[in-house]
Amino acid sequence: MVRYAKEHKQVTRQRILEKAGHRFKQDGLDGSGVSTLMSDAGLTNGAFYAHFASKDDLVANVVADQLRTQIAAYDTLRPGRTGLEDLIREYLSPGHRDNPGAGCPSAALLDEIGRCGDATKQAYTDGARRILDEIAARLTPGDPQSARGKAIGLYTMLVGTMQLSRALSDRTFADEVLEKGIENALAFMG
Amino acid sequence: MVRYAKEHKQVTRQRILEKAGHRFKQDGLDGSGVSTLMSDAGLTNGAFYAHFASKDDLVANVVADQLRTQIAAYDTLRPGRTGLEDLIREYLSPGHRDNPGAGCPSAALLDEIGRCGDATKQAYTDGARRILDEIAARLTPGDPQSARGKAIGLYTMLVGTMQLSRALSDRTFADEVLEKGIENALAFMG
DNA sequence: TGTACATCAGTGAACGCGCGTTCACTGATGTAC
DNA sequence: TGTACATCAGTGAACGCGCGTTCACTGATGTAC
Repeated sequence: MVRYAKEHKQVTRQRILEKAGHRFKQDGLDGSGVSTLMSDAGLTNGAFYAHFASKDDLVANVVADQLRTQIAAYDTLRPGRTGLEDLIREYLSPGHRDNPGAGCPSAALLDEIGRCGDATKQAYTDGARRILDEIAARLTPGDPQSARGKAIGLYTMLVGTMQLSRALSDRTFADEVLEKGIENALAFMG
Repeated sequence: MVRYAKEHKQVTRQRILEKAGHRFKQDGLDGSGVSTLMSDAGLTNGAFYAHFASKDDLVANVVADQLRTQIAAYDTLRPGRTGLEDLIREYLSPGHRDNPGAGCPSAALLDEIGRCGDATKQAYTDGARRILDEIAARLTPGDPQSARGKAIGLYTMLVGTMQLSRALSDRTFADEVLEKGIENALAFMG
């Protein structure tokens, strides 16, 4: 009845999603072609449409997958504010800046996502809600709802700081932005 | 000796830069083709290379021009912190969010600029320095250097907040991000 | 003042190329008997 | 156990299209006399 292990196609699909996530974050959504993406996954271009309806469909699914991964990472942090402080320092590190492919999808792609169709923005919206909830819960464990605004401020500051640091050609200046960004984020979370 | 008014070509070049700025901010750097850009300026594709060496060269010049415009806008603000508060409210308005073509180049393009070549990043770096100086000078007129870090925090928060609001498909959520963003920015500048 | 000429910003067709997408096919696998 | 068949993930060539770029040309202008 089943010619391949029944998870085979799902496994391949997941591999495409993950490799595409890396490539998109490195070269941009418009900057990554379907043939390159498939070759990253060890396949040829033709197989693409057995997994996704279109490139737009892939983008929406990659965005959902990327944010899912981000959210899962919050579980590995130390609990409460301490974990958030660790996160800030790791997020605003030169290592993260210099390896966007392995990093935060918002830092790498947020302005491009703003120009995407509704499916992609929907996927991003769902993920963003959960990330902000996660941050808020750590800011004020007793009453997460009250920290919603602060969570938005902290997240946007992290994303904006990383993007700014990446856009600077002057290394010293770019490093300064990260360092001041850590001070700013820690001060803002209070 | 001079067949056209001697500023004629410069005027045309400036028109290309401004129209391209609008288009780039609306559709992205990769999403805007040379033919479209020239047609926006009321010209045909062939004339492009009489003004710029390549599309990359145009991008670098547009980025420089856009940041020049942003910096000039600081002169029209009320002096000191009051002007900064006005700026925050205007920046984080639904009007700005819904018309990226006329808005802030960082909010529209910052992650794409991070993937550009050195000429573009250089142009961005020069402009960013001057914008941060402008903000710092308004935060603490007595000692701008001490407010450098805070200027970075304020600017990255504004940029990140606008990008986030634009990426959300849920209007209510997107509006909430802007409103909380204003509170956050005002609280952060102290 | 009128005509021939030089200048040069801008035209528009054409270039090769890589894009997203389609499709007839392959070949490894499990099933049937 | 061995052979014929059905399945289907993946192949790779081909599609039309728009990209960035080139180039021979146009035509409006100011100059020369």
